[in-house]
Amino acid sequence: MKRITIYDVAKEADVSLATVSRVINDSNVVREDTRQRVQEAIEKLGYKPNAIAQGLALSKTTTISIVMSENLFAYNSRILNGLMDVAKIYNYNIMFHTTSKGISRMQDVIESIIKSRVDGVILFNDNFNDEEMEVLKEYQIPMVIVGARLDRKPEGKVGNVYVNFEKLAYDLVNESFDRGIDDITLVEDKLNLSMMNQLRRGIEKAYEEHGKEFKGYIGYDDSYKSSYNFLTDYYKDKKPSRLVITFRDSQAIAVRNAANEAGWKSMEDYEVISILDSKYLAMVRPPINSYILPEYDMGAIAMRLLTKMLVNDPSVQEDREIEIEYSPMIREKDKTGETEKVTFEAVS
Amino acid sequence: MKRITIYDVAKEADVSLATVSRVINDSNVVREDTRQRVQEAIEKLGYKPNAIAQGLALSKTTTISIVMSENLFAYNSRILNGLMDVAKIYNYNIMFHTTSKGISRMQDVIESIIKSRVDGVILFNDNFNDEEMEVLKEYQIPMVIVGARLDRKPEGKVGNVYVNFEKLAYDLVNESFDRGIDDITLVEDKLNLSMMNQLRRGIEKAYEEHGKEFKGYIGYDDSYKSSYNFLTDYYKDKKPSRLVITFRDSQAIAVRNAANEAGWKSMEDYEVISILDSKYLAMVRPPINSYILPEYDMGAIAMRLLTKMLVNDPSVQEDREIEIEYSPMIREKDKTGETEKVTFEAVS
DNA sequence: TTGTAGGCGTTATCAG
DNA sequence: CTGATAACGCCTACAA
Repeated sequence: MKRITIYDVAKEADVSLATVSRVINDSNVVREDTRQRVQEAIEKLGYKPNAIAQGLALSKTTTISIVMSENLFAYNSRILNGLMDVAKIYNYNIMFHTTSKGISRMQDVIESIIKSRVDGVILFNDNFNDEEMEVLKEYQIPMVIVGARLDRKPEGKVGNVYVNFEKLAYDLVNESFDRGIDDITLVEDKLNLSMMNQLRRGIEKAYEEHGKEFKGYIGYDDSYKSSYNFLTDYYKDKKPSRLVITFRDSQAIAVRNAANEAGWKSMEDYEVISILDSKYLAMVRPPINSYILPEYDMGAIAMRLLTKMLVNDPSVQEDREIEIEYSPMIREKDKTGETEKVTFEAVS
Repeated sequence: MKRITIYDVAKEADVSLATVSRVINDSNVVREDTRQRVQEAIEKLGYKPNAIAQGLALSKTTTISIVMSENLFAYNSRILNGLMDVAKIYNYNIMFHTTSKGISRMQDVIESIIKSRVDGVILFNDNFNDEEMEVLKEYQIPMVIVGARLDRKPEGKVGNVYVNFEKLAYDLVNESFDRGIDDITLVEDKLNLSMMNQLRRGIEKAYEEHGKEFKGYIGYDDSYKSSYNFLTDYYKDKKPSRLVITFRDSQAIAVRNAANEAGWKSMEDYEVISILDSKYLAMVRPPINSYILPEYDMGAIAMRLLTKMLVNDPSVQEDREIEIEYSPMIREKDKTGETEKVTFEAVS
């Protein structure tokens, strides 16, 4: 079956291809009756414009690349939803790239992004190094980094939509100090190194300002199982820190379960908080506190920013760095051990 | 900055563009020294072939569309990983589409798929109706449906990689009957209707064969919170079914928590099983049984099948329907109430 | 082994 | 308002 082209439509409607092109693109210089005729021909033949050819003619693909780490997939679904919805609104197609250690190095991803001639790029977190970003910048391709804050102020066609993890951690530690807690542990997360670093900086800063040194950075293997096993052993004869901070839900749950089963009492002996929220934190007993990040909005805002950059919206000259607000999600309040049932309504 | 083209390279290397094209495409009819020269020119200029132009010239985009429901995003991450990895191996780009009730109707997605002239499509589950599939088939675009089994045998350029949920449910119920259990509830999952239907068919078939009628299909709102609230109330003065089957982890956990807190004893009073596995099932107390579906493999197999279809591999003439094996994940074995710590190693 | 020229399907510029 | 025609960047017979 031969793919039907603009020529076929032109012949069918007895006009030139230029006219067909005009009605496709809503050019308003077409007389109403000929537009009708063309429309009918289009319907009749089932013609769909070839986006590839359009892309070539316009040097514009109306496609945006999203690149994220394969591991973080499940965790970023809400951000992705925000990105996709806004992309849809502005009629952009999405090219999806994942990076992982073995099979798809960042290098290859960049290569294919450039070849694809996408109009813009959304880069997740910053699981990439500066050089890689440079390559993209060389090719003048607008991009926005979403997740963590860039260390350096973005220049050129680069935007940044982020959560200020450093401030978050800094505030959290200060509040803890106010409550008389200074025995704090931060659990390493190898999947989110740059966010980790920012948390750490915030914590260390707070400690320093109190004339203390932070030494509670611990790491172990990254799966729930090994974390849990490690901690189960560890808590057997060692009390947990008064406050344990983790990045992801499963890490927090590992702490909760291990400490619980070793006989330590939540709130009384220790507290655990996960930076990222998830519905599962409400399902453990006792439930676990966290921060609510408006992830969907983050995605939506990031994509919106990119679309603005793509049309050279003047307003983005100044606002290429957007900080996203967060709020604490308290599920367990005091030492009574009483648990709220569930307070966070998540898309299930 | 002018994008550099094949012409620029040709001039730089002092050959014709045809020759450049040949070295790009590894045509082996190029003399070694000229190939060298061309390569150097390419490096020097930082030339990257324009995939759009290639696509136009070849009527082939080396791009595959993946379409899935926005809601199912977080649940399908492992399948997606399998899809992505294999796509990468065969050098296909991925166009990503999500469907949701409001913003992106299936209709629009199909439209953009056709316009994009992708080489093939991966369709998740079957949250789409037959008509929609017909449209895609009309345009002769090869596709494979992954997730549930198609009701009708695929014809034309359609493949199907699936888990036989009907059989799974049928077997599960029969085993339960063998163990003397016939009071079974299946919890509705609105996000996975077709899988639900298949589970239901399997259960009903088993009941029928035992001369009984299955009446345990219950549904309530879809979030964890509302499920939990509903069940908490429900179990206050009503015993859970002897066996409660849910599709997703959060539904199972809602049952577990609500029943637990209402004082019902796991294994002794009731059992709950989630069809889909997730690491979170190991984190609840007592942990929850499930089935392990090799999700990554499912994705990988599906993508591999599609790539074969795209090159008209003769072997796919027969094997366009691939059934994926599953295996039970037992985390709680008997009535002692003792829980295995964790038995499933998930990517954390 | 290399170069020439036509074609892939659209858009945009200029005449008419 | 409509119709030629030259791009857009690359591939591939066909010639040389």
